[in-house]
Amino acid sequence: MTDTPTRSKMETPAIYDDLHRKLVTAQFGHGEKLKSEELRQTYGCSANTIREVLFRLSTAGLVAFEEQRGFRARRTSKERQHDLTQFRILLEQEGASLSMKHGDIEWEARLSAAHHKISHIESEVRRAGTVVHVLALWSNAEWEFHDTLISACQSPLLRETYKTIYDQFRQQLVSRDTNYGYYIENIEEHRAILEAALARDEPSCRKHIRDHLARNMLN
Amino acid sequence: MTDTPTRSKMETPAIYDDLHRKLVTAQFGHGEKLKSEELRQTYGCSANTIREVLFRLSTAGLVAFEEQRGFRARRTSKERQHDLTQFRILLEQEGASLSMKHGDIEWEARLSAAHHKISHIESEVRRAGTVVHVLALWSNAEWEFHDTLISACQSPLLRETYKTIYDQFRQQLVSRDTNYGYYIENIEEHRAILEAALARDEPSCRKHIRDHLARNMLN
DNA sequence: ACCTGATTTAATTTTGAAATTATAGCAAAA
DNA sequence: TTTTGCTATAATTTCAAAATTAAATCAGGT
Repeated sequence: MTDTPTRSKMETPAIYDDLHRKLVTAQFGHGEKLKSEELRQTYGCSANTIREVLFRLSTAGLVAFEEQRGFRARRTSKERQHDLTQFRILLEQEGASLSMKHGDIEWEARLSAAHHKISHIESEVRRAGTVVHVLALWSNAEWEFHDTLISACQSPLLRETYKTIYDQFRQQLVSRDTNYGYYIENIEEHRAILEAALARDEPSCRKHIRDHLARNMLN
Repeated sequence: MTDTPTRSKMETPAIYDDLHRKLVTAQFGHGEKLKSEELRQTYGCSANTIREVLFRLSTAGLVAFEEQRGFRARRTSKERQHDLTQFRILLEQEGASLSMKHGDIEWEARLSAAHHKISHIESEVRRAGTVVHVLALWSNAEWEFHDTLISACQSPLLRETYKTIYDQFRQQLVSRDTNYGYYIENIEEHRAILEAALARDEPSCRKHIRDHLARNMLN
């Protein structure tokens, strides 16, 4: 763990959100032990509250739980990265296809807006040559774009599942934070997805989604 | 809740399994309140242990949780049934396709065996004109068949997600228990899926999976 | 030196009760 | 009769400590 936050008392949902944020931004090392006692002191609550939060995070796939042996930040592996990528491709392709089928002009507008934002941030990254100073902004905007893409699919299950996969995916990608070349390539890919989606060109959209997501496994 | 089980003390995993079983076999009514106090007495443990188990079941999608308002057996609805069905079709089609791609002779053998079992039980149902006396057997065999079908997909994520969806799907299907016509139609459909899978005929397998699962929404 | 087993230490898990919050019942006013 | 507010009841949620279990330390033997 990197920084110790406020020592003030927090409600259970706030603790969940804070730990969730720390996990997907990899402020815990892969496989790092998450001790009840430490977290209890950090958040100023009882061990039981921490336990409950960690349980929820474990079913969200960000934390590994072993009986009588506590909680750890989820470990990464080549196999798991591959699995997450392939599954994310499946869900995003299906979600985008359904959105293209059901989405109205409102959906198109929201998608354009989301693309405008992420595109603007990525242009800044290209100019600055680094992403660190806008990483949190970029991270939110990237999520917004992909979530908006599938937001008209009319399947709550698909959308919820996609979010859990997306979060686990993010958790693996920390080492990429300073490699701004990664973000630069996103600019073209996001535009390709946007244009295919607006044109309701399903095969093209599927292809660009696959290309965009699969590139994450190349190193 | 229908029957009160043993009053003896149970370990947390045993409580989870028992409640899971009761939920997917709909021994709780849809939307029925799950009171900590009652369950605590039933299983001879503290309210906190019950809380922990219900939390796990809520992230498995079988129980609905509302802050400050406790737990309920998940409600059903036409929309949710449709969503579950469509999502299950997506996952099972993808899982079967991948299994056909990666599966070896061992997978074929396991699939044949699983089909033999479910087929045998469904023949019995046809002869007897009712399913109630073998419902538990049938339920396990049906799961075995579908799980084996996707078992060679080489994606733990896909397989785990499929299980959670399958369980939620089961939870909705209780009223069907005495309608044995439903089970009779399964015989042909399971065979069609088996044969397409063994022939590695992906389009045909996808079609039969869709037909088999979609039929559940017709009433 | 290395393995084995007992003891100490540190962690997780369960408990029972206190604190908090929602729900139901009831009375008074519109 | 309906609504509003208060009270009593019942439920959920949090807590601190006890009980349980795993991990680490150390001593004795091979």
